[in-house]
Amino acid sequence: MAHPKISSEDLIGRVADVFRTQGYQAASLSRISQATGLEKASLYHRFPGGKEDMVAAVVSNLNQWFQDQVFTPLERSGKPAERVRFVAQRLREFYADGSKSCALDTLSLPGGSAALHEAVRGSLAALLQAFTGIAREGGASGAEARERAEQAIIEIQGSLVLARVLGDCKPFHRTVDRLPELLVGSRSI
Amino acid sequence: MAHPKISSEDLIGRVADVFRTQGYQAASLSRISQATGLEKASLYHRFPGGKEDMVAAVVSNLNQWFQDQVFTPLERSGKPAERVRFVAQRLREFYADGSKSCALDTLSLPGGSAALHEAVRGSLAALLQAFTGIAREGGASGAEARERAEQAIIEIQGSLVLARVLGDCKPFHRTVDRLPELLVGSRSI
DNA sequence: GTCTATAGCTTGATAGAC
DNA sequence: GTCTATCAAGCTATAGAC
Repeated sequence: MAHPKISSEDLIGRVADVFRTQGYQAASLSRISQATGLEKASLYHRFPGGKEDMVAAVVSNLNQWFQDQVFTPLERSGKPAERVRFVAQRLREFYADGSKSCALDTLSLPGGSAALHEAVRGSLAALLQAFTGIAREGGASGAEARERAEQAIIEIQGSLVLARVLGDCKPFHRTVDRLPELLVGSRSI
Repeated sequence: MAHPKISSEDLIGRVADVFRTQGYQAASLSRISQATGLEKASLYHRFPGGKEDMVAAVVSNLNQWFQDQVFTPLERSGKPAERVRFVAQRLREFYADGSKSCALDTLSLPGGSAALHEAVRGSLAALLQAFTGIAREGGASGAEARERAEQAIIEIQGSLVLARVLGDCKPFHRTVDRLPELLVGSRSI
């Protein structure tokens, strides 16, 4: 990689933005070229496998983000509620206060390869497992912990859809604020 | 309309299925042609304005469904909880037990015209208003009624996203079952 | 009302110069 | 590592026969 026009980090971020916003099918190479400042042939130099290669890198990058900002923090020591508060803040930043769609949502639409959809499924399953773990640590039984984790993901994804359609991010803020109570709180859900 | 190969009702339903599943951009005329059994030129005879015309008809049809199966039933007489139970059952059928994506979600992705996105926004806003109305009838104050309505839509949309990604419809079933409690129940949310 | 045929553009992808 | 140029295939849309 001698003198790249754009760093690998910047590149993957800009590519990810296009896929996250548009979904796989509508994320055309022209759009990606425009977003990155690289011509199509240059994109093929960075991602020899074309679109499938690009989206695989995007999902891999997203998995790394979840690992660093969600999974690892949730496994640290300290009060479970405090760990969830930390993660909730990371998620708030990640989704830009609710104004950004979730890539796991948009990339789950038809259009990509089976491998892509399996990867997306795996990413959300990992998040579900991490949420289930912290809910169990917070005192919930196995079944209720799983249910709280599902509920947390439902409310995050649902409030992001609501924000995208209505342009109103307040429900997302409420969801994020209530995340600690939902996952490790004592009230019944 | 002399001897149409497919009835207007069937046609709009099949076109709607393609848009709902794929989103606007990925819903190509080839796919719609395949789904309806009509050649592209025939589709232009039925929808002179092309794709934009088709998706407008789909949203209009969806609005009519909401009017008949949700808004009107919610305004009938009887116990609010019973009306919500009726509507919850209609929604369960509409989304095929959670296995179908919501068109208001998929059509809110970028790609369509500004008119389309405004129409989609209006449809969800109408649903929000109807839910707010029944929540208020159930005894919630103005602000809490609105919050309950938002929460109901969040949970429906979120559980549908979860179902699409993970292929697990049980969270959607739980959401639908809890809809009466969420909208007109007495417990705090 | 439906069809075949086609126009003009965009897509994903490749070849080869610098 | 990036570029211009190009290809075949797909796209939306239209013309015109039946």
